Amino acid sequence: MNPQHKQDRRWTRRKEARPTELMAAALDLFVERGFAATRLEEVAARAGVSKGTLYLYFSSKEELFKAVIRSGIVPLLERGERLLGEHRGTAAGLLREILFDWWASVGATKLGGIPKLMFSECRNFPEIGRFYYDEVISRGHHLVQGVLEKGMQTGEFRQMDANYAMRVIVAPMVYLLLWRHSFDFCDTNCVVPEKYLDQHLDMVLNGLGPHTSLANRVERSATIIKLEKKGRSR
Amino acid sequence: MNPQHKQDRRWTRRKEARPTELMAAALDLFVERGFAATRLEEVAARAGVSKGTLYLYFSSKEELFKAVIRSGIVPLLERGERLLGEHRGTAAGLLREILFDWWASVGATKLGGIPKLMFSECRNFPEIGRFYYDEVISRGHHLVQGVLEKGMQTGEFRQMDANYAMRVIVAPMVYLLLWRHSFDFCDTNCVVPEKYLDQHLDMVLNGLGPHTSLANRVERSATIIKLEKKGRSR
DNA sequence: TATATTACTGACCGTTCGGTCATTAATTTT
DNA sequence: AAAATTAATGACCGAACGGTCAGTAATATA
Repeated sequence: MNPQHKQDRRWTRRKEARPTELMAAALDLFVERGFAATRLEEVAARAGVSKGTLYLYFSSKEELFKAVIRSGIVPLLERGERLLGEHRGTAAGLLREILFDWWASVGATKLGGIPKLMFSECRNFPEIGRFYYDEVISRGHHLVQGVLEKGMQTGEFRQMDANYAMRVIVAPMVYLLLWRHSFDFCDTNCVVPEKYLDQHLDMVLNGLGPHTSLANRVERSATIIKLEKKGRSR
Repeated sequence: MNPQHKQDRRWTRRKEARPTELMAAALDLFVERGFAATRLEEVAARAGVSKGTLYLYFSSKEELFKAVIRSGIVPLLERGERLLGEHRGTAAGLLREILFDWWASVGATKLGGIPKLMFSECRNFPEIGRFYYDEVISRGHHLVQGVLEKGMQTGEFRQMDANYAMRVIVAPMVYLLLWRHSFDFCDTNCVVPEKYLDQHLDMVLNGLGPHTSLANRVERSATIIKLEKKGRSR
């Protein structure tokens, strides 16, 4: 596994590689078993190292945890924020792009286990919870809310409390993740993520257009069609 | 706290009351700290009893856990199932009723902590997870799906994959609960559940009517208005 | 090759906690 | 009131695990 095959040394010095390898091993195990149930000895073992070595690079279990989160998730948010800043097409298109993007880069990867992990542990380790909220959640919320506000400004979306709408939109996304990392193993008819996302977006977009009371949809349609023709993006 | 005031006995025999009291204490602590982090000694203490007594009534921590879930949640599902069977008005009205009902009897009560608990622990205690899935989740899913199918049959809702639609509708509900029992304590602008539920239902219902593609909403409106006039319930 | 440095090891410590059981005290029976 | 029954106790056990540290082996330096 490790390139320690110069003759038969017991081990090799690899100061640079250790932290990354330890964090990778930790991510795996934290996601698999949760924070409390993960034994540091096993993390060390999976990284091909002894427990003592782990403490050479991370001062405590909690510190290791934070390092894992920090290096895994934070970078991804920047891309999203850039997307919002630069985007030109419809808000609906942007929303779709961001959601699918998120699924591809977080949901469908190893990182997808982190939200479940955080929801599970944040109450028992409030410091970590707070950290995750500040660095990840609030920024994610802000991003989606930005898209909604943009749509409301152009009239593409109806007026509403952007904060609440954001939450209702984000919920099924995160929930899908939580589901896949918890009860999915019981679920007989497995959920196909893409189909789920489509269903979600379909519902959301057909509920976001201006003018919603069922009683007066007639006039609404005209506006929508105009908008559709103007700024099509997909 | 306990009515053990006949003189100053060290304790009183209360064979009948113990299990209930222990389960109540356990629910509190499990919800507060999670399964693994809850110490049985503390459960016992909160029930006004010693650890040995707990083992008189429950053979293991896991058994206690299952007892808590079983007695707390299962009875509630029956009411929902009866509602679906007997309901006469619009499907939208029924959906609204069930969701708000669920919030009142689960979401806003102590029991609201259980889903968070189950999501957190089901992977580490698969037997419990399976149990909860079979007894609670799958029945809940079935219920909501039933409402959607009813609406699709009458033409009140458009045709769609009821299973996926059900999931997208359930997600924000459960997510609200999970949120309140995890990150809510970081959330500066606290969520008002009723407002959230309203926002959710508003979005869902305006996305459930027959005919959805934005391109042809003109004709759609006519149908909707007809339906609205016919079967108003709420 | 001798010396110094340091990445890494693994035995060990202290604590926590699920679970046990001999003992005790409340209650019932005779 | 004595004897029998059993609800309840709390000291104890052993395994698990986070964290420590004296020692060892790989590398760097001279």
